[in-house]
Amino acid sequence: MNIGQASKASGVSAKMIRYYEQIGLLPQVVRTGSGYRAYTDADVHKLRFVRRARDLGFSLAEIADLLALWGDRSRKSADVKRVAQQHITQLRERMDELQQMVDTLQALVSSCAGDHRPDCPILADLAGSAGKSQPG
Amino acid sequence: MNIGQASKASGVSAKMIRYYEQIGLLPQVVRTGSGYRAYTDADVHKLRFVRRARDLGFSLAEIADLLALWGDRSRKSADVKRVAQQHITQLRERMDELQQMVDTLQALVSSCAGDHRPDCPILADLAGSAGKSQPG
DNA sequence: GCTTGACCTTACCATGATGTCAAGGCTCAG
DNA sequence: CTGAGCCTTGACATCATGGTAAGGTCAAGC
Repeated sequence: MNIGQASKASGVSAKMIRYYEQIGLLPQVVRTGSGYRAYTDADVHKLRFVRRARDLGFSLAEIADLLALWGDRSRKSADVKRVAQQHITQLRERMDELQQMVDTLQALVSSCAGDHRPDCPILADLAGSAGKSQPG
Repeated sequence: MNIGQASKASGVSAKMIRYYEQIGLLPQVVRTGSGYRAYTDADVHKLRFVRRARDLGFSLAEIADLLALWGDRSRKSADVKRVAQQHITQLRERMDELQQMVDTLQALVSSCAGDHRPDCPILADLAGSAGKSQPG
């Protein structure tokens, strides 16, 4: 299977497949005589694994860990669980940051008339809460 | 005021101050005879504006719009409000994506024993739900 | 005046994950 | 043999930021 087929079958772009190989996330696959990469079903399966993990927001570094665990018959499920839980924690932290931004912005938006007049508490806040509505 | 003082006073790193100037987000400031950038209080005020907007998650492109509105005496607060509301929408979309990831992961983590055994529904799901627990 | 240290300058490289584009080789069908 | 469509590598762009290197400047102390 050429890279184009592997890309379609896995949902990973050909560009990214080459990139993952280049950075060592995936092993180099065999080449045809003319230099084309040749993919097996097992390779595509691995690509799909990476794709799913990306969809869940894992970084490539985390995915490298997950791939290693996947291929380790003597792994402990506790190790996998820990990686996933740490990732959940990271996602929640990021969400909390976003929530704080939303809260602040929502309060400002609510207090802004949103009409033809220039007075705007949003800009006033960004400008430093001193109510200055011009740069200075 | 040199760039170091401006940096401390605004909370924007000197590196970023130069970068904002380079990409045209901020105008070039006057230079001393020896080439040092010289900042006024108004410049620092503007830097603080940028800093606050970054803290609220606005992109530099959005901040360019906000800066233009800030400096426009004939602006309509509706224009500012619209920018802020669009940004809130973007933040919420990002949060929803993260929430979906968390939901999926949480379900997987809950169903994972997390002990010394290798069986792990997290890996099984990443591998394609077929229950395969090895790469193939 | 000279040295020292803190500051400033520009320029380049790196990040993470992805896209785009270009120049050229391969393959297969007609 | 030719053309279309695939493949190859490589370079460059994104976005915002950090780091580092090589060199100029300034102010204080001796």
